[in-house]
Amino acid sequence: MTDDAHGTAIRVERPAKTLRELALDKVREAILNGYFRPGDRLVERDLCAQLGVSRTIVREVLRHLESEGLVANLPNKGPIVAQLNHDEAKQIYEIRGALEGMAARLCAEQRNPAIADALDKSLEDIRNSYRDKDMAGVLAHTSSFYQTLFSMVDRHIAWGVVNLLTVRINHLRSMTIKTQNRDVQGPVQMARIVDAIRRGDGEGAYQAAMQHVASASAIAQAVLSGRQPID
Amino acid sequence: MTDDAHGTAIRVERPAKTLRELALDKVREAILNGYFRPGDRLVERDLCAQLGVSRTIVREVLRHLESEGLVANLPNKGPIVAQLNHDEAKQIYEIRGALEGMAARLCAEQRNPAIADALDKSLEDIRNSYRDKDMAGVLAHTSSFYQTLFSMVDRHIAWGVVNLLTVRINHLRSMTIKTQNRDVQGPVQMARIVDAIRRGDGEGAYQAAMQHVASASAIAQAVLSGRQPID
DNA sequence: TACCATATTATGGCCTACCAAGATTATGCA
DNA sequence: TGCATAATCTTGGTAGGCCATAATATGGTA
Repeated sequence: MTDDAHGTAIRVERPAKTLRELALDKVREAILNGYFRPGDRLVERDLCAQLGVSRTIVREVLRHLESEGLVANLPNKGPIVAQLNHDEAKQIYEIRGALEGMAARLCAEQRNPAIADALDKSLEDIRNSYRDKDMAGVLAHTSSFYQTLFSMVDRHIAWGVVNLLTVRINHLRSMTIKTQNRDVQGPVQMARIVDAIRRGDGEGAYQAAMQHVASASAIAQAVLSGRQPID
Repeated sequence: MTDDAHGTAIRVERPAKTLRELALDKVREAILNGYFRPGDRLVERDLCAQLGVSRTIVREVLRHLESEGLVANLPNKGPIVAQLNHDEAKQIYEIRGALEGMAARLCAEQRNPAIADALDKSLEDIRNSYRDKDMAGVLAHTSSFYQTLFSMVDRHIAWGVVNLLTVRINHLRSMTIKTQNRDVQGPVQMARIVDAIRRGDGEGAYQAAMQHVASASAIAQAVLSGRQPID
């Protein structure tokens, strides 16, 4: 009661994540950073030992990652780290294009200068990270750029979908941003999105966002084919 | 060995779903058909008793449904059936529009008459179901229509996303298809999609698909506001 | 030696029982 | 009546065990 009367503005953000959430993050992270490789078996009892938690937790975590698409469950064999093929990667980029394009269009139609300003800030962070060869930073700030795109027009569900799909192509992302010229081309393409938004040009923003994803997809396909992109 | 030598053509499709999958389907179905209403608490031990399975299973099922967005987990209170507000429903329809529009465009660009034929067949099923006042059939065949749209161009990931989002607005779907004139308007709009695909008109197919979802969304908003649509 | 049938092991699916901690409700006393 | 304390409910988490199946090792026989 008294608490409610005082509002919840300064409520401390409970760091009290459950053990399950902690374990989930750990395992997801382990898959994303390559500690577990695609195709690796994820033996429940081994994970219990490695994580120091009970099987209950491990099983829930595996189920969760399964629904995220990071883990596949072979019948009568058990869970393995999911493998992504060319085609699926392409489909994921395509979906991102559709949704990010949609969000970009909505941002442009909002005619709110604060949006473009916020995006510019993320873009600046990305450029700095490229300059410092901080590739983890590039990824993080790129995510932040897109999160801004979605959250500025209150599309948190679409952002959730994009985010969910993005983790599955995480390793591709880290490879595409390292390819030749991407440090220049990437930001240039993203700046086009911001420009269109600032102009209030919905269709232009849509096209620019689509094009950015399309070029990332092309690079990813090249990487997956084992050859470097022609550029 | 001998089995493999004979191929796998007649392999029996394992009905051997795990207990967990069975329970998952049961609970999901119970939520979708309204046995559990939005906001209802889902007490683990009660579910154990009702389903006749252990807490292990129930917990995994609840986690899974949580990641599907059908169940929400209140900290220190436990899981409840997720409630969908206006805005989220609108967002989901919007995403469906973007993805179904994308799929429709791809179908049109395929220039394969078989696609339009297959869609026409689903459309016929929908009309028949409407005629017989078989609303469950309408929903099923509508899903089948869209599944065709995605699977004909091998976009199973996008279909998965649409499917995932669709269960969350299931109750809205059953209400929208029952509104006045929807039995005529719905099929007419879908026929426009098929026509555009048959003509190879990608942009037209995209627009038609978007429009179909948009009108469903508008009806849903009206239903959510408590009033019937003006039509 | 080659081969087949039988243990053994590894592992997932599933269960019961238990404890701790937080929230809620009941209870009893001043 | 009002407040503090106790009982209860429920989830988070643990431990350990049972069973079924698949893969692997083992050993005996032709």
